[in-house]
Amino acid sequence: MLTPRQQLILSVIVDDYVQSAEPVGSRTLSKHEHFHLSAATIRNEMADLEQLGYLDQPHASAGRIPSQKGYRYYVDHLSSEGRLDGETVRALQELFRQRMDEWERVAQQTSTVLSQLTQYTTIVLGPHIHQERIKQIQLIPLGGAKAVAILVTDAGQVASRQVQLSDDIPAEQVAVMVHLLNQRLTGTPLFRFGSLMYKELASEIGNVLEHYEDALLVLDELAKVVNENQRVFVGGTTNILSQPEFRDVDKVKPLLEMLEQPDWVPAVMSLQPKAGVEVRIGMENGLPTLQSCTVISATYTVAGVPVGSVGVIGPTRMHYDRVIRILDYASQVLSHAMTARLAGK
Amino acid sequence: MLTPRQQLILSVIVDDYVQSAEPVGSRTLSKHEHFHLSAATIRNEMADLEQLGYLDQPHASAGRIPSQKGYRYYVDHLSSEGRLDGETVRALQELFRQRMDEWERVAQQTSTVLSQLTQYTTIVLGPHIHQERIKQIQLIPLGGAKAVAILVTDAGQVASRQVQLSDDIPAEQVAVMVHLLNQRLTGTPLFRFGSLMYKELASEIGNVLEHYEDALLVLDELAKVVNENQRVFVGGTTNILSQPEFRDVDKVKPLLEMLEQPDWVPAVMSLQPKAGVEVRIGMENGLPTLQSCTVISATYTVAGVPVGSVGVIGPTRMHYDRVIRILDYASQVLSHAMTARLAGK
DNA sequence: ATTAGCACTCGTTGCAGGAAAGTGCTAATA
DNA sequence: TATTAGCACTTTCCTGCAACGAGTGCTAAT
Repeated sequence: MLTPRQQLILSVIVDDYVQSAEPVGSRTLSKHEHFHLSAATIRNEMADLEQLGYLDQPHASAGRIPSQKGYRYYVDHLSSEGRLDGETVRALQELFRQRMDEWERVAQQTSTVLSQLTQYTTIVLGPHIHQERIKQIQLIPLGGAKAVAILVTDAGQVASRQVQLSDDIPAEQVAVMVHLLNQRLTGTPLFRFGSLMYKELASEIGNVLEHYEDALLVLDELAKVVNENQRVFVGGTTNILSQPEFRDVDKVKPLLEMLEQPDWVPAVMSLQPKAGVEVRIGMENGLPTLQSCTVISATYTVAGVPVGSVGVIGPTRMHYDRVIRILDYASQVLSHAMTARLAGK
Repeated sequence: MLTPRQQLILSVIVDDYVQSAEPVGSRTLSKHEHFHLSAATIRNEMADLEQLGYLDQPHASAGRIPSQKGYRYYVDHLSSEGRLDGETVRALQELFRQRMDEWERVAQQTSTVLSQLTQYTTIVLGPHIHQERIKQIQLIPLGGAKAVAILVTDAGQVASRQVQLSDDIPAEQVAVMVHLLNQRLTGTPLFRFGSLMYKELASEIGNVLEHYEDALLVLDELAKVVNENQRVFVGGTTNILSQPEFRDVDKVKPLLEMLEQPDWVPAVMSLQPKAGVEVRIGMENGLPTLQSCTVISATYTVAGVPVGSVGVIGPTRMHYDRVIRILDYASQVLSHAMTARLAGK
């Protein structure tokens, strides 16, 4: 357990280092604010904190910088409960006041605004449309045996995919099939629209329909699109380049390569069952490329169910409290907006 | 006019410099291939070429590098007519053998493959679906006065957008409206689906339909989506970081920022009325950020009409002939594939 | 428990000197 | 007349070295 004075010192070191990116020396600290301590005393405390693993020393005659453990302690115990400034709040409220129809645009915008506010790289994930319900399924023949299957949700999202039907299926059979599917599926929430319901449906449809394999194919393709449609938006990538720890091209390159190819996202920002802000410092991310980065993410919900998340990625030397507050607030506002969109007319 | 020997020297300098990124000296050249010339002779020729503006000298005691004018001359007069190697050809053919249904995926893939092949950053633009024809228009009510307007083309592309209808419009009126629109518009190529046809339609529909403003609104929104749908795909961004001229973060940053926000693309890669490869070296790009970059782009066509382009962006020190050949070939194969997709069943 | 003082360590900066690469010019050569 | 060999000159790059500054750890004094 750290003494209050140790906590204070750690806290000031983190704040100072986050700001300046320079190792913090004892003299700097002794002059800080209302410390009535001399540099020597602080040196002793810092030596202790280093021994305990909360501080690192880049080399013998440099100041101290927080270790990963130090950041972790800071986030868990020392982070202040302050408020967001009015300007930031206003920017976020403004952002989510816009129409929620076109998710693509909202996600893009969110990502842009968050990177502007935080000056880090932003990731916007989702939303899974699993909370929405099937409004209508359409099958539009294109000639040959090709057709486009279209699924519309009650919130107005549209998913579509080309499918190849059996060659010999007559047009009226297709009509019957679509009618049947709509009858059976309209109103079904998409989270039930998975492999589970196929067996149910297969027997049910099999009795009535001749070409029920085609019907299943259509559903299968649509299910694929639905599952793929949790897209990832990455914004403010170049903010990384402003961070002094990434002034070296060889250091940024692996990181940018990772950001360009976003399959890693689920590993780092998996949908948490609970809403709330999560902080992963350095190694805690699991990925070697991110060992000197921190990822902070927040899950947002629709009607209480987590459907997506927003996150920020930057160096471990990060403005923890500010980013945490921003993401906390943003995810709340986003949850409200998305819920309203689904429920409201 | 350059003498044959000057041409040869310029050509070798470009080839060598493109490869090594180091200024080329007279001694290096004199040892090159079947030159029977001494370094001194070459020095004289190089001095002439510099005077003529085809070469630059970074500083007094360094070798020479090609100037923009030098590259331009190389591209226009010295570029060899060689063939692509089999491996590259195979990769491209493989790429376009896949299904052309989901344009998004094809574009993404094209961009990835081209950046792998060229080791530069790739831009894939389009295609404008203007060549495709309207297959069907749908309007699916969502409750309230909201609805989703959906447009399907004969090639199976789907465009959709939410619209807000008048509050008092009855369901059967909507059905009549959609029926009418389909009757009138099915088969219309999308390039005619612009503001031009509204006036025509307005009078025509106005006679039959009570709520014809709604019909026009729907068309208007769909037209917007159709026009927006020429998306830009950028791939291989991080390849830039491997180029020695961009080892400095301050040099890459503006470039990456530009690539992150691709509104500049139309300025640099506007759709050319003619098919073919276009090379823009340095200043020729117009944009100050690109003054030390070359953009090479090729337009691809559907049934002879230019609909989109693929391009590569890298330092002026670029493998001109290889990239030109790759883009030339890629755009041809892409044209064939897209045309086949539209025509074929 | 705190502080002042001091020797020590390590990174940074500036500078001199020499090697390497390349040029321009002049004089010799075919 | 075109080409070449030779040489002095320029500029960059590297290396070693000394001076400096920031910061520490330790000891002794308060």
